[in-house]
Amino acid sequence: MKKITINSVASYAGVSKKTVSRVLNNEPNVSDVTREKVLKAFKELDYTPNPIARGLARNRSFIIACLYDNPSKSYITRLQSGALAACHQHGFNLLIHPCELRGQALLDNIEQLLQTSRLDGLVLTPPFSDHGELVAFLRQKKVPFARVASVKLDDDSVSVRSNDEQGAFEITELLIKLGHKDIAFIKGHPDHSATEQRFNGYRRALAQHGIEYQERLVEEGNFSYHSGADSAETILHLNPRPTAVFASNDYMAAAVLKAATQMNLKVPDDIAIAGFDNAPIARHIWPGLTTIAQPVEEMTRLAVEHLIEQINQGDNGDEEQQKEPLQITLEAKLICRESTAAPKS
Amino acid sequence: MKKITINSVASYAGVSKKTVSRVLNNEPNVSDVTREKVLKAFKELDYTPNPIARGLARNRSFIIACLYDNPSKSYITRLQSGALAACHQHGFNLLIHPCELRGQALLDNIEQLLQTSRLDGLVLTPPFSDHGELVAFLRQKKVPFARVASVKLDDDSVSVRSNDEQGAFEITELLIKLGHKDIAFIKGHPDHSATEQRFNGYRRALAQHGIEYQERLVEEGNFSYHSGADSAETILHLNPRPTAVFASNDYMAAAVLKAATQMNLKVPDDIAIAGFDNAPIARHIWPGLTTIAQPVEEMTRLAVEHLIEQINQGDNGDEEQQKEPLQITLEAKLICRESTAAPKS
DNA sequence: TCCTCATCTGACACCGGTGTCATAATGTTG
DNA sequence: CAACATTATGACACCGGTGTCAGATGAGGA
Repeated sequence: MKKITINSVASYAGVSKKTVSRVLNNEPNVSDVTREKVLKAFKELDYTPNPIARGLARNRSFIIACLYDNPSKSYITRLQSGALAACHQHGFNLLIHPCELRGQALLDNIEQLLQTSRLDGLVLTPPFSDHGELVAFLRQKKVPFARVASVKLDDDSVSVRSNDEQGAFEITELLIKLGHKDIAFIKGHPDHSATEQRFNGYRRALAQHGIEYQERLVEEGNFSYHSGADSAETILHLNPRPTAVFASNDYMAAAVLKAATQMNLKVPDDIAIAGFDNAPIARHIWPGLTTIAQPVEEMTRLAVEHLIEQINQGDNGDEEQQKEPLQITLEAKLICRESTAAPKS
Repeated sequence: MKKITINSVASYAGVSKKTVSRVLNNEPNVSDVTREKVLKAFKELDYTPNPIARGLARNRSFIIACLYDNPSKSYITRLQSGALAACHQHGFNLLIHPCELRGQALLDNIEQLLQTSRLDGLVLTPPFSDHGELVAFLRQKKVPFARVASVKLDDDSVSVRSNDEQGAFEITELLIKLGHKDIAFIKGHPDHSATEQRFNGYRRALAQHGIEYQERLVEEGNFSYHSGADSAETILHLNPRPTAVFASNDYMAAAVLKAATQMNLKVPDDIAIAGFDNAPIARHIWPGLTTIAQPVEEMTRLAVEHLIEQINQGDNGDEEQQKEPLQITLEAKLICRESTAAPKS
């Protein structure tokens, strides 16, 4: 079995390899008969262009990387699956780049990644989506990038998010409408912009329903199960104990649930619990967690889609055909399960 | 900022680009002074070779792909993280390729992957590790590959596994020693070779302790939470009800736990539950699951390590310097949590 | 001293595509 | 029908490295 190159195709079709290249890239100025001949040759020889050679000639790698640092495995795989979908559709490959670094070390690490992989672009996911230095660095290096779940909108890069503030508002409002007044809140990791968003939604719901905000009911977490367990320890021993807990993600909520169960508190009767993200664990535990579902795959897919568009257009020397700042916001959806109910009293 | 190519380095160091190339690749026949000059140029110009050009010239992509189809997100991320570690260390990039296809469609899909990505090699993870047709296909195409958690050892490819049979044996034995005699078992997905292994371990433990195997206590699952819930439904309504359930993975075990709790059965007093894999959920639920921990990252890391070795040596025309079939088995470890105890009786 | 052999080095083709430009073929206009 | 614009095509250099091979250099032996 011989290797089929553009030269084989060219001689088989009786044209020059440049003409074959034209057909490959849908360039204009190819007559219909010639195009047909070439396409026929493609079919009959079962030709696939070599992406490496292509990449060399056009200084492209057809690779984009997805940068993340998230404790939730399910979130990561959902990100990946959305990104992959968009990549495959456009003939790109996806590189995954988990990264725990911060500060200068992060920039160095990314610089090295760019150097060695010759990426065409980068997808930033939380907490990197709103990492000011990183964004500035990439812009300066003129590396195309798109951001997932970012909040700040200070530039011309693409950003796809879901409405965390609104989601948090709705779930808090649900608790309020069930009759809860003392609703504890566990914050997420301070590096993630979602943390502030969710907190804002919580406070807006309280305010809107005339419930006073109580600082004593708010704990600092970091999205990890462990931090949820620590916060639960504090919250569940408050006196008076709140009748509901809203944790900024499902892992922390699950930790609260476990702690409550260990203390022989009945959920939701003794204490209602709500989470955020609709992670698998939310329905794997008993009682199932009331939570907010975000379209993570879709967010990432859209982000990558726009990233690729940006890459491809930057390719035509059309020099900075400035697109207006693009921010897309998708809907988050409230999912009610068994962990929430009216307070007992 | 100019682009630094091998030509820049060559003229800066006052040598030919071929000599620079020699230094890059640690080829022999470069005098020490020359080598020093070139290395100095590398430093001062901050040169990084272009992997794409390299790939074109050597017909290599420095990319390997990880093939998987697994319902457990945490398993997937662990696989990835082990694979990434090995890749980075050797200057390779990792492509992830989730794939749900089977039969001819699978082979077509892989063929296309090979065509379009020009991979250097493939890591097969369950359930593909023991997929006979796929393995044969890859061997025929002479695509280097390594297998993770495979059982069959019928060829010369590398395979890294952990001892599932032994793990299942130990956990079953634990239940037996606690006093359980009626121990239900939930099988995994039939495509995964681990399924049979774990079942074998279960039976061996029963046999070794003189407990009769009861077919009525065995349910077919497929590793998904949902299948665990279905099996639990059946098992928990058996009469007489078994005093323990050993599920082939933690998701199914979690489903049993949830079902038992909903039925107001106390775990572990009314029914003991054991899982397998030590997935995060095993410690996120209450009571925590007794389970078996496998070194998934390490397994994948080793597999990729050997794969890269194989790729690099196939590169020197040393033509099939046959290495003996290599199978590495790592230890699985029993982890006791609260979900197992002696039967109440 | 001359020849041989091993070591070092560079010229040049090549990997498989794409960009530039010149030229041939065709169409349009006055 | 001449003069020019437009479309179609191929020759050739180029992307940034590596492989081949021939030539230069220096050490060791006759």
